[in-house]
Amino acid sequence: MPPSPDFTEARPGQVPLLLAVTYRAMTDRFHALLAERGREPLRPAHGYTFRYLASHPHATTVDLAAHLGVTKQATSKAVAELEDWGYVERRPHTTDKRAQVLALTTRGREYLELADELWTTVEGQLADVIGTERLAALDRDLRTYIAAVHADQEVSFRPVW
Amino acid sequence: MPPSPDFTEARPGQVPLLLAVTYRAMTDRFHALLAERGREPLRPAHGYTFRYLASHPHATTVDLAAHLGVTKQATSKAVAELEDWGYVERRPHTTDKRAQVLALTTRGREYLELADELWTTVEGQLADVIGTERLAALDRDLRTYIAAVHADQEVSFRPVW
DNA sequence: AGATATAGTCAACTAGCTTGACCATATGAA
DNA sequence: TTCATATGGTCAAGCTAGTTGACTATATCT
Repeated sequence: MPPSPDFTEARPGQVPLLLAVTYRAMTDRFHALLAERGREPLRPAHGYTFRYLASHPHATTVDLAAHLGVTKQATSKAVAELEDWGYVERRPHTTDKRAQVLALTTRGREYLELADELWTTVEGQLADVIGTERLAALDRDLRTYIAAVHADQEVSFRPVW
Repeated sequence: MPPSPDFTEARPGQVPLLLAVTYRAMTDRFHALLAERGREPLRPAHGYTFRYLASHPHATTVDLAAHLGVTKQATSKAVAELEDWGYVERRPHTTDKRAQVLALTTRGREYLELADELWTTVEGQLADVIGTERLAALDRDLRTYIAAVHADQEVSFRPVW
């Protein structure tokens, strides 16, 4: 009795499940690498937060919430935690006295570099199995699909379980 | 300022995120189709439960828990709910007086058929964009990776966010 | 027979969200 | 300029889906 689904042969409609399993397998490997470096148990959402802040230097909590697809209250809590851990800073907005500007600290930027390195390693393990050409095709195909879906509806990246 | 990550060009280490986004987009489409049919808001985990029970006719709660990768207590609660909704039955085990055998009801089997149909539709929308050959290659590549990872560690299909 | 393992339940707790109410500040229209 | 409305952020309460721990009844092993 196999403790996991049987993936030895193709079945119509199975691709979504395969995507979920693959994503989970890769995050497991990512976290294993992270643990080897003795880092705190940061989740993918934290990394995605850092990446957003790195590319949007004047982002507020509300901006980030919209990006993550959760409420501003949930985002506010998460940001407070990341601030406690020294990854993120909150600074007063220059013109809007209600708002705060979120910014990565040096530590936050360092984490982002490390995460990029580790995700690339994990991605490389996929390339080891299927080959670099297949990996490139996979990357392209997924981005094509996302672009097509994105055309008529907003797409989140928070998986539903 | 784009409200979602920018996927217009490739970046090393981005594939895991692409997998997550694609999975989420497909589950969104699945749920939209489900809503059109006026079904209850069943989540992927419920469908995976049904599929497991369909292929493991003598499964117990503990078996199911191992399959889903959560505790038996959490599984027990979910099964009770699915029983209330009429998808699953609990019957006494024939030889083990401690155990209960889980079984799909007719309604449960019907849902599974519908889900297969809808997931296949969603998968077909991916095929529409990337082509059937690329879809087949994607399917094969993902199963290859899962088999490789599966060799040395157990793989779950519950995404980490 | 007795020690140990296992199926399932109950209860208390937690993480990570949600909704709703609220304050302070911005913005737009009269 | 003033006032109505919109917006950024916080606080508090509640929900969902999970967790750990303790326990009972039954199985299994020695």
